[in-house]
Amino acid sequence: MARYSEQQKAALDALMKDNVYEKAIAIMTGEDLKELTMDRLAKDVGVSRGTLYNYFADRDAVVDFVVDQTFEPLMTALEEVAESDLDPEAKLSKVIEWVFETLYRDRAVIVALVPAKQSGGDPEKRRARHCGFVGILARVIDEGIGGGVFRKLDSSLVSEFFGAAVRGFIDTMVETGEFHPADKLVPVFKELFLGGLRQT
Amino acid sequence: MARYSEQQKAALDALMKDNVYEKAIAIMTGEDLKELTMDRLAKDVGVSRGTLYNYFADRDAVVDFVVDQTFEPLMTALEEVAESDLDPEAKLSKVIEWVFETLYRDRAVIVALVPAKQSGGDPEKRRARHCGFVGILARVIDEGIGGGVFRKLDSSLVSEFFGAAVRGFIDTMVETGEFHPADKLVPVFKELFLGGLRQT
Amino acid sequence: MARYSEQQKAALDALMKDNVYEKAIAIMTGEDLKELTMDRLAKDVGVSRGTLYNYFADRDAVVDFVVDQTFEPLMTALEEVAESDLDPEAKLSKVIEWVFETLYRDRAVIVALVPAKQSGGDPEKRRARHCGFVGILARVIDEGIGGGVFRKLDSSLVSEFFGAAVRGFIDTMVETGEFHPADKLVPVFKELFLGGLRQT
Amino acid sequence: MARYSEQQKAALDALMKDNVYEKAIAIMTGEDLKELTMDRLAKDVGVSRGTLYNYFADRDAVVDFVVDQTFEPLMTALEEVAESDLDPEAKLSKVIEWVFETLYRDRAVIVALVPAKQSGGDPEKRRARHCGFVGILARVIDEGIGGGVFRKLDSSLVSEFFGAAVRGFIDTMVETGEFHPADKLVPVFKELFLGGLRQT
DNA sequence: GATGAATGAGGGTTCATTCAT
DNA sequence: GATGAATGAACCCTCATTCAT
Repeated sequence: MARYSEQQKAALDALMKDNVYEKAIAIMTGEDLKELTMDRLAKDVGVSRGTLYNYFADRDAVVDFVVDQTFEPLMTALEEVAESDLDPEAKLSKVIEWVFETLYRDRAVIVALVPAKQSGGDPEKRRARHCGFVGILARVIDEGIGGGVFRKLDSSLVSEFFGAAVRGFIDTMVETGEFHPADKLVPVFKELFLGGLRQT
Repeated sequence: MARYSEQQKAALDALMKDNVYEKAIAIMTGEDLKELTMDRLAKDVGVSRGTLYNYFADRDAVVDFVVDQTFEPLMTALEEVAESDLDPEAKLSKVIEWVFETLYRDRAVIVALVPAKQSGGDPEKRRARHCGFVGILARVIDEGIGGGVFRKLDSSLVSEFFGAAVRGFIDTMVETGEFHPADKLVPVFKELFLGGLRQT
Repeated sequence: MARYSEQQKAALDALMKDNVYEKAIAIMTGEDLKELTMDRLAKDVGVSRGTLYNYFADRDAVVDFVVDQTFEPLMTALEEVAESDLDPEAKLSKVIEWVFETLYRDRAVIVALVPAKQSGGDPEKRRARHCGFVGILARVIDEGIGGGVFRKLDSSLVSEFFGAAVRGFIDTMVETGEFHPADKLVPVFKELFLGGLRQT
Repeated sequence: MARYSEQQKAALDALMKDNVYEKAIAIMTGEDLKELTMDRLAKDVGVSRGTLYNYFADRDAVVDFVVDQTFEPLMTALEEVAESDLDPEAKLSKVIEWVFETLYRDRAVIVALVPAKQSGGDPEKRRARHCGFVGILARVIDEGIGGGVFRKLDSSLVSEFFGAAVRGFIDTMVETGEFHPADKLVPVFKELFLGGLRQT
C-alpha cells in the first residue's frame, strides 16, 4: 500500500517547492543568479543535492519554476482587467497603474528574476509569456481603436512598445538599483502613453 | 636594444586592443558570450593567454572594453544631434530615427552584447552609459518644454521612459529573434512618443 | 489473516523473478546494460525500487540472475548431447551445430549479455559456467581419445580452445555487429576443429 | 618567444604520456578499469585533474591511448612475420608461438585492458584493430591454400576463428585468472589448428 | 614583455542503496 | 512486505587565473 496518499504526496511536493521557491528567490535577490547552484540551493533548503533532482529535472527546471511561479499571478491579473467591462482607456489606465505598482512592490523579486532571462530558463516559455502580455494589450488597444477613442496605429506594435517600456524599465531598475515609486511614474506614463494614443 | 618609446607602447596597446575588439565581437556575434573564454580569445587574437592578461585585468575587463567600444560612437552621435540647431521636436525625431536604424543595422552586435549586461561587465560603467543617454534626451526635452512645444512633464522621467522603451525593445529582439525594420517602427513610435509629448 | 504459505511465497518469488527477467532482458536487448538501473527496472516491472531489493541483494544480483537464467538451458542441452549414445565425433559435430545455431538465433540476447561479463555479475559464477561447459566437452573428447578416433591431445586444453573460439566469436559479433549465419560457420569450423582432432 | 622549443614541448608531452601510461596500466592492472578515474589518475601521476585535460581530451582518450600504445607493437610484429619469406605453415607456426608467448608475458597488461573493450575506448578503433589482425592472418592462409599446403577453406572465416580463439582465450584468462604458460598451449594449438588446416 | 603549462575550485548530473512509514 | 523520498559519494568536465621560464 502506498505509504503516502496522493494528497499527502502532493502536499509534500508543494512543501518542497515552496521551500525551493523561497530559498531560490533569496539567493537570486540577495546575490545573483549565478550563485543559484544546485549545491548551494540544496544546502539552503536543507536537503541533499540528490533530493533536489527528485523534484526538478535539472537546474533550468528550477529557474523556470521560480520565474513561472512569479509571473503567473501577474498574467492572471492582467487578463482580468482586459476582460472587465471598463472602457479601453480606463483599462489601459488600470494596467499602467497595476503594472507599475506591482513592479515597485515586488521589485526585489523582479530584480532577482530579470537576469534569469539570459541565463537559463526555457526561452520558449519566456517567449510565450511575452506574447501573452503583448497579446492582451493589443486586444485592449484594438478595442479602443474600434471605438474611435484611440488613433489608428498598428495595435501590435503599440503594445510591443508598451511591453518594451516596461521591460526596459525593469532593466534600468535592475541596473541602477533605483526604484521610482509607482505614484511618481504612473501619472507621467499615463500622460505620455495615453496621450500619444488618444484620438485628437 | 632601445626600449619602446611611450608612443610605441601606446601604439602597440592600441593595436592589441583593436585586434581583441574585432575577435571578441566576432565570437559574441557568431556564437555566444559563453564562448568568449580567455583561451579562445587568445587563440583567435594570436597571442597567449598570459599576454591577454597584460592588457586586460581579467575577463570582465575584456567584456567591458568591447561594450564601451561599441557604445561610445553611439553616444557621440547622439550628442551631436542634441547640440545641433534643429528645433526640439526635430531633434527627437532624428534621435528616434537614428536609434532604431542603428538598432536594426547593428542588430547582430547588439544581440551579442545585451547578455553581456548580465554576465560580466562593470555595473558602474553601464550605469554611467545609461545616465549619459538619458541626460542628453532630458536636455532636449527640457528645451522643448521651455520653448512651449512640449507639455510640462518631468523631463528626466520622460527620457527615462524613452530609454526604457529602447532597452526593452532590444530585449524583445534578443528574445524573439525577430527584428522589426526601422521603417516599420519609426513612424509608429514617433506618433506615439511625440504625440504624447506634444503640447495640445 | 493467514500468512502466505511457503508455497505461496515461493510462487510469488518466482513470479517476480520471471517478470524481472523479462523486463531486464528487454532493456539489455533493446538498449544497453547501462540503462539497467534499479529505478528503470522497478518502473518496468511495476514495483518500487525498495521491493526489488527484497528479491535481489543488489544490482549485481539482478545481472547475475539474468545471465544464469539465460545460460542454464544451454548447459542442460549440452549435457544431454554429451550423455547421448552418439559416437564422440557425432557428439562434437552436434555440439558445434547446436552452439552456432543458438548463437545466431539468440544473438540479440547474447549481444546484450556479453558486456555483463565485465560490468557486474559474480565472477565466481561465470567461472563455474565456463568450467561446466569446458568439462562437458573434455569428457566427450576423452571419450574420443579413448576410442582411438581422436589424437592424443590434452583434452582439457582442447576443450579450452573450443570454448575460447566460441567466446571470441561472440566478442567479435558484439564488436562488429556482424553475425555470420550458422550454416556458413558450422562447416568450416567442423572441418577445422574436427579435422585437427581426428586421428590421421 | 616561445619558452620551450618544439622539441622540448614534444619531450614534455612524451614524458607526461609515458607517466600516464604507466600509472593507468598500474590502476587497470592492480584494480579495475572502473578505478581509472580522472581524479585518481591525476593523483597517481602527481598532477591536477585540469592538467590531465591539457593532454587528453577526455577519459576515453586516455583509455584509447593506453590501448593503442599497448597493441601497436603487437600488430607491427605480426606484420613482420607475415611479410617474412617463411613458408605459410612456418609463418602460422610463428604467429601462434608469438601470440601465446606475448599473451603470457604481458598477461597483466592484457588482463587490465580487455575490459576496456566494453567500457570506453573508441569502438571504431577496436574494430580496425580486429580487422587488421584478421586480415594479416587471412593473407597467410590464402598463401598456403594457393601453395596447396592448406585445405581449401574460406580463409577469412578461418582467420576469424583463429582470432576468436585468441580473444576467447584472453577472456578466459581474464575471467579465471589462470594463465597457461605458452609452452603448454602452443604445441596443442599448433596440432589442432595447423592439423585442421593442413591438406591431408 | 610574452608564454602556456599547471592549477583547482566549482558545476551539473547520476544512481545504488537505505530506512522511516 | 511494500514503498519511494532521501541520500551523498562519485564522475566527468570547464575555465579564469597564476607564475616559472
